[in-house]
Amino acid sequence: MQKGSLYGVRKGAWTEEEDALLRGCVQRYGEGEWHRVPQRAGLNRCRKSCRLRWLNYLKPYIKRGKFQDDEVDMIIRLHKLLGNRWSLIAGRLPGRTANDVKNYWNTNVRKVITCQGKPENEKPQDLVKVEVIKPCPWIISKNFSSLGVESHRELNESREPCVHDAPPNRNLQIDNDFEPRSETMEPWLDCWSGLSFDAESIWDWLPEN
DNA sequence: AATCGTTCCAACCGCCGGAGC
DNA sequence: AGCTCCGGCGGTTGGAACGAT
Repeated sequence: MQKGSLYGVRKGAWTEEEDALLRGCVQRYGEGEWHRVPQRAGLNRCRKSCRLRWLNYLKPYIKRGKFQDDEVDMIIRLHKLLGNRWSLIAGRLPGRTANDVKNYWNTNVRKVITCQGKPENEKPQDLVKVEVIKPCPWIISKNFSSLGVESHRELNESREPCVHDAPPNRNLQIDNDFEPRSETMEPWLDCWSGLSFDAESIWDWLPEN
């Protein structure tokens, strides 16, 4: 995938040397200010390429390898709920990137779903318009810490529904007990800050097949 | 062993929304 | 209000890896 550019900006696969430069730059200056990263790191890459490489490959917490069964299950259900909003779906899968999820969906899940007991001439399910439920702010209780990481861990454990189990398309407000994300929170929780619900309760909102 | 077809996934591209001026 | 810049997102591409013949 080695490509050139009219303006001399390097494209294509990243080398180990480039990875090391980018990693060093982010460690030194932190994430963000991507427009300055190529200069700071001494990379002949565009800002977007640097950002993408970091987010999809170099970021420390990224999980590689095959998707587990529960992850696949989560992807399928969240896709029913959210549609092709890969960043939101990935936000619910610790260590997985939007690109990973998108690739996995396009190569595996879609294939499985479209083949599940469907005649050849029937319209594939992924072509059916999905009514996307968009995230809306709503009250987050003091049990906020039980969301995210913990709720994901508890995904396969039976337990009672929580107080904050409610569909995300309710017009609710952030209450005074809401705590902004802290340093201890996992980065993958960020994009869910406005869409808060218990992982187990997702299943209740999804339409029956 | 060689060829061809398919799968997988890293990376690119174009677009969009928010912020700043 | 309009423009520019930037970060971020989803769709798509292309090449390496793999499997079938």
